[in-house]
Amino acid sequence: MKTKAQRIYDVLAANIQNGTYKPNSKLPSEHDLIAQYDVSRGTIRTALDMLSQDGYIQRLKGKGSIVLDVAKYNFPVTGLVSFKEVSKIMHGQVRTIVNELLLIRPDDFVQSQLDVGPTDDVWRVARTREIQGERIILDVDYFDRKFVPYLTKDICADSIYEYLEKELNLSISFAKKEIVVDSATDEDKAWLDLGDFSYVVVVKNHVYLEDVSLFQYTESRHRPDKFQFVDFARRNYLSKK
Amino acid sequence: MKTKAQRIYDVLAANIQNGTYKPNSKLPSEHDLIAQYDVSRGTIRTALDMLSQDGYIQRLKGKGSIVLDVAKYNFPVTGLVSFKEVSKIMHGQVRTIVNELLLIRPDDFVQSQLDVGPTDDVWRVARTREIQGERIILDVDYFDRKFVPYLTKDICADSIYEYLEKELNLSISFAKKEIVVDSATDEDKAWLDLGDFSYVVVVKNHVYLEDVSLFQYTESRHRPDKFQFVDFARRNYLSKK
DNA sequence: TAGTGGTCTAGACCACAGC
DNA sequence: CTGTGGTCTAGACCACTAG
Repeated sequence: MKTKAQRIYDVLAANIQNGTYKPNSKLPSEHDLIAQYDVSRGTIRTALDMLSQDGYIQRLKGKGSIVLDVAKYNFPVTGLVSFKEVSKIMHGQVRTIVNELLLIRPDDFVQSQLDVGPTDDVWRVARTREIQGERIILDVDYFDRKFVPYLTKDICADSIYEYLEKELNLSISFAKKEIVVDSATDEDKAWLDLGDFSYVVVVKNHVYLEDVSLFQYTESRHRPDKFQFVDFARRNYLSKK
Repeated sequence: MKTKAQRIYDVLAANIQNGTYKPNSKLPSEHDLIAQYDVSRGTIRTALDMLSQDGYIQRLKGKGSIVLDVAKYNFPVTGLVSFKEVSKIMHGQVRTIVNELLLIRPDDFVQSQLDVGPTDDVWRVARTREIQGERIILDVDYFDRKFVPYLTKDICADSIYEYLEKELNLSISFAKKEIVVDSATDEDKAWLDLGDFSYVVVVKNHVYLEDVSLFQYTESRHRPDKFQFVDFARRNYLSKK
């Protein structure tokens, strides 16, 4: 069950993306939207706040809400978005190859990254992402078996996240993302078309559930020439000191 | 003039960072905070929403607000934070060298990035960031002179952002950030201690003011071994389809 | 002056957690 | 059952924009 605010967000976001509301034009005023959707001002403002946070609009005191040029920001590649969701947007030839699916006893590195003990079971999944015929990304995932008891190659080939959220009802809440550059490992060289590149861009992700338990650690290893990370950032409260 | 919610945010954030509220413990309930700060529930909730957005707490229905381990996320390196703010956190030897400060006529590239015409004046600032004696980052900034009429080497050596916000009263609102890997240019080689590296990590930033005008384009070029980008991301509305 | 968004209040009903 | 956070409402006052 979605909230009223989320439904209004969905409608307005869709109308911005399909051009019903054009960039640099104004959205209807809060007063108008209240009448249009027959809700209170608080609800409308919640929806508008979400649109602002996601880079759809800019709100201006005394003026109104201006529609931003969504195309310019070619997001969402930011936030927490799974490869399957991204591939829809890219609407190009993308393919996932499951290289490896193992249940392992974690070494020191995995223990520290996943916050598990040496006797806990951990899934290790290695997948190659092929884009337009080239193997560009190597995703290595570690899942705490406490949260994911069962996993198959078929699930990995499709979308692990969909399985986790829809089948296991795990609710992903937030993640800490880190981007660094690293030398290519033998695994990288084996499963990626690296050509002359001797290094990769690594996106490390620690993913947490709603109850704050850490359940996944992922390394997404990219061929550098194809790597791109796009982010829409509002000046946040931290810097408003 | 700060809002009540922002002041409450500041107090709670400070108390989380200094350990008054410990990781994995609970914040006082909304009811308690209402009594403590003598405000309405909406105001308290606004402050708690901001804390959640910035990764300080996790809110759990029926339970309360849990304090997250801020140290684990070693932010803020995310969002829009200037180098001066970052250097405070790094509390290491950091130094800024102003290589170049020029008023130029923009070429095609700068025209497209800054959305200006060929006869508009544009500032070009090139600065090297030295960390622990090594020249690690090359920042190249382009400012539309419409917004920044006057600029000196002294201002660039200190903090351009402080000057823009406090002196010129420009209010930065949001940015589009893009991270890619690029071959090192002659300028990179001249002004950075690249050693054997033949490539750099480039953070491109388009910065917008509150009235949605684009006023700055920046390339921050990093030596790859020292590059790190950390982000705290909540699963956002876009992916909640 | 009229219209806009920004903030704050007071109260209501709900779903969920835990005893 | 009580206490918690999640959502929604109705109304108020303010600051800013623009004619």
